[in-house]
Amino acid sequence: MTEPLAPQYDPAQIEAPLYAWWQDQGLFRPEHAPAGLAAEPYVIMMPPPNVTAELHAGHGLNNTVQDVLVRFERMRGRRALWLPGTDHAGIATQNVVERLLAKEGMTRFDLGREAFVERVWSYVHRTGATILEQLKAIGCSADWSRTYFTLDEGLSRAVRETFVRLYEEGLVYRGHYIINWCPRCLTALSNEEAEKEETEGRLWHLRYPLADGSGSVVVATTRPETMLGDTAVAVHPDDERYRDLIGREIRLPLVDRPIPIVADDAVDPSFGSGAVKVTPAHDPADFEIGRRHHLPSIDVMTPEARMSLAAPERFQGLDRAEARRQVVAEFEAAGLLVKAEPHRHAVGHCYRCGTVIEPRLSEQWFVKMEPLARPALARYRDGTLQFIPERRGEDYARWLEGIRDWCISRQLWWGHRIPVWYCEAPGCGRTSVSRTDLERCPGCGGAVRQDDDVLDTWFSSWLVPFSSLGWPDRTDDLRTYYPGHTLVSAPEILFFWVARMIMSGIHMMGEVPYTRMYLHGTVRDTQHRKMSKSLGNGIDPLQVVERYGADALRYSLISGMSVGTDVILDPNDLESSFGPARNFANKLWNAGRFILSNLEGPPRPLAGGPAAVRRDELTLADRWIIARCEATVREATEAYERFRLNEAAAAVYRFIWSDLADWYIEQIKPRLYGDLPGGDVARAVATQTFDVALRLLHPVMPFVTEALWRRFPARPADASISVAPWPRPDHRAEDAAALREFGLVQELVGAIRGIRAEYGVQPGQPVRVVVSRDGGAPDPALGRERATVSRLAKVSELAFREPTERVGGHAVLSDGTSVFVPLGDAIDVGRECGRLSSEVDRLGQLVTSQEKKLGNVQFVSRAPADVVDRERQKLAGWREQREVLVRKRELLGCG
RNA sequence: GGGCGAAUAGCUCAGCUGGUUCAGAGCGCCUGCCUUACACGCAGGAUGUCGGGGGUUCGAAUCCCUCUUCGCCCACCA
Repeated sequence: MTEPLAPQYDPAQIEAPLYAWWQDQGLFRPEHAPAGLAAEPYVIMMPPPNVTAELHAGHGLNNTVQDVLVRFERMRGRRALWLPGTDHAGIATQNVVERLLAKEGMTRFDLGREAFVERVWSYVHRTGATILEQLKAIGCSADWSRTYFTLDEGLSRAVRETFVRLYEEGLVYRGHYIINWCPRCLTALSNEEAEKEETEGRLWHLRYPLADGSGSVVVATTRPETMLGDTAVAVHPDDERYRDLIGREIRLPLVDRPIPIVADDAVDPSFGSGAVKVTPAHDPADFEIGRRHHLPSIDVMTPEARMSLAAPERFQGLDRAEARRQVVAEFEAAGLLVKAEPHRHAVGHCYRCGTVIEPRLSEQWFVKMEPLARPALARYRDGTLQFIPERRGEDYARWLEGIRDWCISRQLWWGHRIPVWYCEAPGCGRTSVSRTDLERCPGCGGAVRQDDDVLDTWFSSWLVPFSSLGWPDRTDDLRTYYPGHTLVSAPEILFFWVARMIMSGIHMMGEVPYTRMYLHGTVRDTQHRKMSKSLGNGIDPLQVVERYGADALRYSLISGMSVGTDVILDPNDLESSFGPARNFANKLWNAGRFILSNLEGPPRPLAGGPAAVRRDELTLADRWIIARCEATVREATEAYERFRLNEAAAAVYRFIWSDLADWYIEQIKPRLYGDLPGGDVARAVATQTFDVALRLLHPVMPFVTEALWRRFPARPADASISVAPWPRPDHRAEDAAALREFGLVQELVGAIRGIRAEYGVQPGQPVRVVVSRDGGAPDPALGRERATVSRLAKVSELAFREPTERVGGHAVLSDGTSVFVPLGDAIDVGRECGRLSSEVDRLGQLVTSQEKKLGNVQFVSRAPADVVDRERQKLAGWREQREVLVRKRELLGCG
């Protein structure tokens, strides 16, 4: 049907063409589901990568997990939609372009707002969404026809609709508060964007003299430079030490300004000196104290965090760090520095550039979060929202419980402009919030000026579960694909994105956007450090694809990850990280090549396919591999359902490599070659079980499985494994007897191989084997599988009788069957005695401890009957094995 | 300061509801094989006080407590 498989597995040859073919066929569109529109939808929203992003290992993991889930559900017949998009990423993208400008010696201010935004657009258009192309290289089956960008017209409308609606509901407001300010990006940030980091700092104790010269108060601070903006000193109202000072005045050193001493409950008398300097313009807690006591706020810093005109002249223009040094120096010179002790505390850093955050008083827009958080918390408490792993749910709940209002305005140029217009007409000054652009003031008809700020990037991404489907229009897509089902995310963006999507979903759409939140781990290096560009410890997924194939990349990521734990990879040793998965793909390739090559030739009577095989035509090995296949279907399916993707992958790996390749294929060779009858049955069974295995593995290794699957006979030209039906469990395939009997055959083969290796029998040299069993005949299965044993263990004669010779290798199977390989002079009797003795000892120990266990009245009476029964059988088995070996030892004449 | 996770072979990790996967896998290591699907392979082998200590139980890698080490998240004690 198609060209024969290349003799060598080469992912570079197969992957790109297959991906192109999938796309041509439209297989990733939900409309293509085999059951069509009747099928129940299954929706995953891709966390939109930043437009400027390059694929890194974290994207690789996150998107591989999503692809596995989506492919799994697609094969199960769901109308699967994996919706991709990119995020305009306000600060991040603006920073990138600003850095480019800097190389030309320019700043954005040189260009001006409009030209700068044009510049960013052209950059975004030029680089395109590179990352989406990169996701294709790793096999992601997203519906690219629905790809969105958060600055698209549609999504921008959604942003505006949301802003206006929340404003109308009183949930969006403008206010003058302390916010987190990045002096390098020159913008406000949300609390989540200010990353707290434990820092080794200092606690300076500064002496503030009383205005009347009658004494002084010592205050403790970690940021002495802010004292230039102090407008009070606060103490606890019940603090005996300072009671008399309340209401009196301080003469603020360096500034020489009188400030009051106030009493406030927020002061902790046990910390530092128990007295606090109050700087309402530079500290959120001080801001609150300032409000309560009607203190003025003096902002002593510029947006760039240099000392402003509000500071004494000699400090003006100094950077905050220089200002700190100078303030401390002046206190010291004046004899007012009491002490400076080491002090660990958390300092906020800008999540985009790492600059130390400056708490800054300014006018910003906020979203009132409590009313949104309450129902989002309720949906978790009532079990609607399910987190995997469960403990992540508690992180979510804790965050919602302590939620603070969300600062959404950014002093940037790249993003959604805030839809607010201010009337410039004197005497009007009306503020208008509007869904459409305004030219004139709706009140007085005067000229209006739009708010300069843009919205937080996350203000658009928190809407994607519905904005990407056409909302606020009532589109078919919205009706069909909202709400979605599973969200796959890194825990890092649980608060930024996941929790906020849940809130917006409930508020704007009336329903949570997803019910299952799967939060996977982080990709780290062997020192458990997060992979990052700056550390240079990253792994480039595309390089891995090039060298090992996308399938190997995916398999490695999936198998290295159990629920919620990190994936550790060694950037310095790609071979040990990705080699094994590549080897597995190669194994698959060769097994497929072998099976397929044996299907060629003249027409077979088995044209009806595997279904035509009659039960009574099956050999033990056939029944065994079918039963193992059945067990694997159950195991893998359940594992996928429970998000235990690594276990699903491992189950299929074991089946393919350990069962199918190592045993079944080896076992059926004589039949395939015509040396034994039953070739057609073997072909049918091999084909059927391999087909099932390919389908079970397809979500993890889509390329190699497709390449092989399509080549099986009787496949229509347009058939794709990606929409092939998921294997169904079938009770009729269960076969405990076959599992037990073939297990015994495997044991026998293993025993003989072990003896051969022990005594260095040449690989080509056949041996004779004598098998017997006390008080009866060996299991009939061993007799029936004589050919299997002979082939797999290189046995020339397999006799079932009592051994007549004395010298050789001995072994015993778990059912007490005695195995003897006569080797004559080839073996050293002493050595064999040693082998037997250590085995006898081992079994003896098992027997002893088992006897003790069963001799324990408590155990026998309290453990469940079936457990006791099993333990009895174990004991009997070990006893029998031991007796057999003891007898063998005597026979050999061991000392 | 609060919350959470991890510790099992030299390395990276499985081991779920205590007892049939109970001490495992892959890599690495040792021995022997280019056996006509695969040397990216085949066969065989060695290696563990399941982090320490205590407890619950007839029975603990598994449940509880505690200690140690590492990591993560949250936090306006200046």
